[in-house]
Amino acid sequence: MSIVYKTRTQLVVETLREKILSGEIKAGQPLRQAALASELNVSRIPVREALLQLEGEGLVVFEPHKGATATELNADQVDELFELRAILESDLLANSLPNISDEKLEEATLLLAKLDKALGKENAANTWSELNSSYHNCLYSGANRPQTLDLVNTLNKSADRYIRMHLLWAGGISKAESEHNDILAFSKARNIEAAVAMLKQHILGSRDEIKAFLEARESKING
Amino acid sequence: MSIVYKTRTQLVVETLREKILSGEIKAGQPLRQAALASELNVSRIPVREALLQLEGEGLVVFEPHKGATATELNADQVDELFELRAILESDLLANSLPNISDEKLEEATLLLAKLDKALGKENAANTWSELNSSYHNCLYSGANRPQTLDLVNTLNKSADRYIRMHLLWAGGISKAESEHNDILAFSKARNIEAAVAMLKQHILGSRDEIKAFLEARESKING
DNA sequence: GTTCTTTATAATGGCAACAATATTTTTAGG
DNA sequence: CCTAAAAATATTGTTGCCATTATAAAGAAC
Repeated sequence: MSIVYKTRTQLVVETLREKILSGEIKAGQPLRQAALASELNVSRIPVREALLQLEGEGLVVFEPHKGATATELNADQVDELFELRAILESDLLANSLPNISDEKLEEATLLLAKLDKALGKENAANTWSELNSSYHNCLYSGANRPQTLDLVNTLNKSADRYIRMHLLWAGGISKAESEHNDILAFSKARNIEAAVAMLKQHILGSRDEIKAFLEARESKING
Repeated sequence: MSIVYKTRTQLVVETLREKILSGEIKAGQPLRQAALASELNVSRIPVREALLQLEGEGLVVFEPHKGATATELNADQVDELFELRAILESDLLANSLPNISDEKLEEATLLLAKLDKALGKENAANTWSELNSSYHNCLYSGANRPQTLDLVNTLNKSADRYIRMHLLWAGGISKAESEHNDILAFSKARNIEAAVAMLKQHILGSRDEIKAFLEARESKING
């Protein structure tokens, strides 16, 4: 990776985000500033600032004088999150396709190939997140809507854990690969309606499966 | 107002946000941490943390080792911001109206009356922002989508300056009042399609007028 | 035994002084 | 006039300390 982290705060952000997304830091678990500071060999200030940034991403919640805890979304919240993604990403794709260049579509094809390749591997989860983000940025680049793109990237960071979960179930991977390819194929054919419909189906379909899983787990926990 | 600020960080956030929205802190102006700290009689830590939170809201940008500056949106960015609002708020309203109670609609009516009353006064800009936020939260409460509501509130904080600007022009106020009333009337009649269409027209209409103003100003500045 | 109050403890919130790092400006040299 | 070194400036980060707040434990009253 060519990224050189400039400030310690950014380094802590990256570290904690990956720990939360990978499940190493469990949901609901209190994030003690002093403990994290000594663990990461920094002082408390970068830790505090990192936690604040992660709060902005929705990965932790901050309660005054109580501290930060890693968030976990329940079935309803996942539902809403994916609904948001469906609305915003559909809009982005619909606005991108009329303007996107063939080169960008080719770039997206390459990224998708890498993405599918990374799906098989076990420990490639974090590289997958980056590839997924790059793929989105590429496919939606024609829309020329940087703020919306930022927003979608943030939402995807929250959704990341659940998408990873989904991909690990039987069938999740092959289905995703097939749908991804369909979206790209329709995009290359400049069939906007079909591409958008496929994208929406892809997002809402995974939403349904993830939600069903979460609801089953919740009912098991609650009785 | 019954809000009691618990931490200094939150106090600084509120103070700086209002200064940016009101124009007291001009766009592009660097926000010196030490200066703000001594001005607000706090140390640098709450200032830094406040700036980070405001960055999450899109009101300032942070550049490592360069510092924070207040953001200003150009015509294109305002365009995108209002487009986002139109999409998300339309969705919220469409999902809220089938479920919202008559009591909430009455509450919205009262808030709208207060809002219109506040529009006339000069220095009532900050109370207007709060009322506007409450009004949104009320009208969209039936949708039961807390995350989307949070997002819309954040977007509205960015749009706030420009809405205030718009309202101060000739015609802006009376037009807004009339459209607000129409939206609420259609909502009470449970005419979802008409209410949503009116809302969209309201948002995109103000977008067009604000954008035209900003473009005129930009071309004047650039020659 | 239960409930309320009090106390103790642990964590966060906040401050101040100093060191480190990066950027910008000034200055000197060609 | 242009370029490179040096100084000045601002942010970033550390350490130590104290204040504030929330939670839990201990004790008193009923």
